[in-house]
Amino acid sequence: MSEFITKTKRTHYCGDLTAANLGEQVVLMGWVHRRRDLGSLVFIDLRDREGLVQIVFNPETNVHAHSEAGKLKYEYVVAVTGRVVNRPENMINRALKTGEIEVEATDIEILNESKTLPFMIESETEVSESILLKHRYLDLRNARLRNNLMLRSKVALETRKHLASQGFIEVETPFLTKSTPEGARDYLVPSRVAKGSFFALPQSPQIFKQLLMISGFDRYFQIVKCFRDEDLRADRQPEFTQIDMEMSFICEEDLLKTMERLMAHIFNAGIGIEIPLPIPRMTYKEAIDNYGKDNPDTRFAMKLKDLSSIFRNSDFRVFAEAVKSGNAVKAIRIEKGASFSRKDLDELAAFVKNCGAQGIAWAKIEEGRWNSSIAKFLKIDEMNSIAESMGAGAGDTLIFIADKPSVVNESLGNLRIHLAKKLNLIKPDMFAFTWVTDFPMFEYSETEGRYVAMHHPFTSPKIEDLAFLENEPGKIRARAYDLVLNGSEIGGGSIRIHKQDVQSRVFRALSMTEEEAKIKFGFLLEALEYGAPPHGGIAFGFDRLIMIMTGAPSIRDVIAFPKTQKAACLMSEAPSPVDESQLEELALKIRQPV
RNA sequence: GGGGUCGUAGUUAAGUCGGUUAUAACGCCGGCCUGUCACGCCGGAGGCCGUGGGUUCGAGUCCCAUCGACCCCGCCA
Repeated sequence: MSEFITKTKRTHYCGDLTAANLGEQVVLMGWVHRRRDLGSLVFIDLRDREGLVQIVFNPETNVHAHSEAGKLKYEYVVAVTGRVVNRPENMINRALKTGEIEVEATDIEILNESKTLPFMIESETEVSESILLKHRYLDLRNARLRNNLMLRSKVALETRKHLASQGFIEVETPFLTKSTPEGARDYLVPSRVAKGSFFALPQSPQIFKQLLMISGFDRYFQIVKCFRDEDLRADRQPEFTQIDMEMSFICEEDLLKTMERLMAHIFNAGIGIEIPLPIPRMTYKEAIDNYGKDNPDTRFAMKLKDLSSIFRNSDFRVFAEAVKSGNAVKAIRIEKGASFSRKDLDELAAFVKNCGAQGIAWAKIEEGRWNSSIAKFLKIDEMNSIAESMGAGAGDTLIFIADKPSVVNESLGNLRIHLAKKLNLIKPDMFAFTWVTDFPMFEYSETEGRYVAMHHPFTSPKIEDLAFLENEPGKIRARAYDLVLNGSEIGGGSIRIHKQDVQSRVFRALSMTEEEAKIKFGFLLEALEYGAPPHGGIAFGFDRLIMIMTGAPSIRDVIAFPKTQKAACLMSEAPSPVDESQLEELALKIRQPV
């Protein structure tokens, strides 16, 4: 057994040493990050979770330590004793937090060796992500990932502290729960006891937190894993974490205010950013009209403009007829976009085609004329009124899309984001929050041939819209709200239905029979009949919040052990086949995939 | 399900028009070096060119299929 571990004990973390420790005897434990062996003088950068410090092994200080240091290789685990000394003036390393000092080693023990690594820790060259993921425990030695996870821990702690101070109670809800076919695809867990029946992992603790309100807990929160078996994206994992909350006896205003204070607290405590309150709000309609999306990125302008009324009576028959048949023509202005080549414009057209649009029309505004695919169809005063409503001048380029309104908004909204990235319009270190309110209650699903809940079926309709419930469900606005940060939906919630009769009417509007509703949500409907208080809540995507706070480009950078785009773990090789005996116990049989 | 980018020593890349022994840097192994900090210098080893098939006298290079990583659309109440 190592004397270092049993008797000597670590005195400091490497990264915490400063000039304030000068002259102190210290004991450090960590990994050999870099070594510079000059023969009779050996330097190593010793690393632990707090950072790096340079250790110098000089035979004149200690012969044994120096000869041991000669054996060191990358990522060996060592314990070192030594004295904190000043570096010679011209040897100070400003790039290193501990760069003013170094530790003169008097003893060292190699606690463990390391094989040659598949990649260097904090390598200068970018290693392919599949290799990093296969050895995730090594990639996590990288300061960038370590710092992300340390901030994640800090923000979780600050969330708990703040919510506790506001009277929220943390309650755990089940992971093995009931499948609800509304919403995302469920992850299923077979029951051994009830063969042929399945649990589902929760997409969110939605119903349970409402039941806790009915139980009288008044204010609930939980930092909790949720599971959705849908395709992945840079900001989507099959299992992810929410800050989930619910409050009783409140209206929208109370909830939004409470949440703004939470956001302000965690941004301040986490990364020292002051968020100006109140957070601005816009309605769903305003978001779609101006940004084409319900998660508008308000860090830059380039708003969508509706030009349908100008094109309605123009000689440009393609657009005029589109408008007359109920389609829309909208455009965005690329400031100083005149430098766009034909190839650039073709690339934009390919981009919008991938979003479902037919293509684009474009116009480069030049002094006194338009260089444009559509100029020959337009009168001078039409061009002028387009330029005027777009705020366009010489040197700008306009991009037009004509299609069904939903396609125009989606494709142009996505193009807006695409262009902002391409043109570097987004300033780093900006945090643009927006509440989006007044969502539609329902949207019509072509694939299902019925209305589906836009938020979820427990969302309360606006009282003044209730009359439309049976005949014009598409008109109803919900008491729902999303919090959007930098174009990312980081949270969403609603005031819930707390009256059983309203809940039943909403289920009917979703083409759910009384029988079906009872089978799927009977326990909630029944609970609503025993004194359910008015209540509402919200859930924040914790991973996405940390992504934005750390500036991480991928959600994988803020999760310790993430999954690939095919929802696999390259390290553990999950998912994997199981023994026949395990299947038998569950009365399951695998049908060979075609 | 659809669109796109990529896959060559342990790692990152180069590899011309299909033609001799597949090249470099970092890492690895051996040696030298008392102020380095991506230390430096000298020498060496290291390859199923993702996998399978095809075209060809000849394939890292051309064709087809397939697997994997990433980005986007659909999907994600």
